[in-house]
Amino acid sequence: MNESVFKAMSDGTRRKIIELLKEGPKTAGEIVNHFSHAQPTISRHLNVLKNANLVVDQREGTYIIYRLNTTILQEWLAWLLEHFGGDNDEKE
Amino acid sequence: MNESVFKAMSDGTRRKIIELLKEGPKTAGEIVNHFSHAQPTISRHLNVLKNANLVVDQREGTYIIYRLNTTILQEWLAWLLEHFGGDNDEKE
DNA sequence: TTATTTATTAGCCATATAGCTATATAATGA
DNA sequence: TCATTATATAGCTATATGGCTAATAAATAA
Repeated sequence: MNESVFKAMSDGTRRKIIELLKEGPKTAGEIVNHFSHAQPTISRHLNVLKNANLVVDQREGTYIIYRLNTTILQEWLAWLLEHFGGDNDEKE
Repeated sequence: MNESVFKAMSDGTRRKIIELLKEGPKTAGEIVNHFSHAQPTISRHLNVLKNANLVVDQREGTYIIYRLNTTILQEWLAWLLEHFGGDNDEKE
């Protein structure tokens, strides 16, 4: 599993963005409106998520639409469960 | 879910330590031996994990034994599944 | 072409992180 | 008490992060 996914998911604002995008695709502006941060700040968070391949973007006229890459998110969760979940076979 | 857990889990060395401790408790020295980092470097990673309450330590003579706090780890995984797992109800 | 809207990029700052070496502490044994 | 072993802490450096404002780009409409 790519390190960039862990880094991307370690920030609260970005996790919130992921949760928003779980509802469905949104424009950059719509995402910005959910936060009290400056617009470029959110833009950069979106870029971090894009570099981790957790979201994809697509221009639609003047808008840029972001949508979740559910595949990566689910693969990440599966990786976590495989490595940290399950039996917890403690000795002593 | 505490932000410190996400930060703690976002580092590869610390995830490796967690995986080691899944096998069972280990002394700080045993943990150090699994890495090519300097001893104080690992000591500090252990401290980050301790602050996130992902591990607990216990002195045993000259040794300090670290063990996984499985509760926090499992709660973290449950939180992730609750927020990011499941249906992925995409619209359009 | 010019203005407007949407969004990114550049550039700055303050703080956090992860590595290191050197030093300190804690327990034990001679 | 002194030496040894195990581990933590202090203090440093370089890089990364996350916030901001100002400037740039891209699309559209007048």
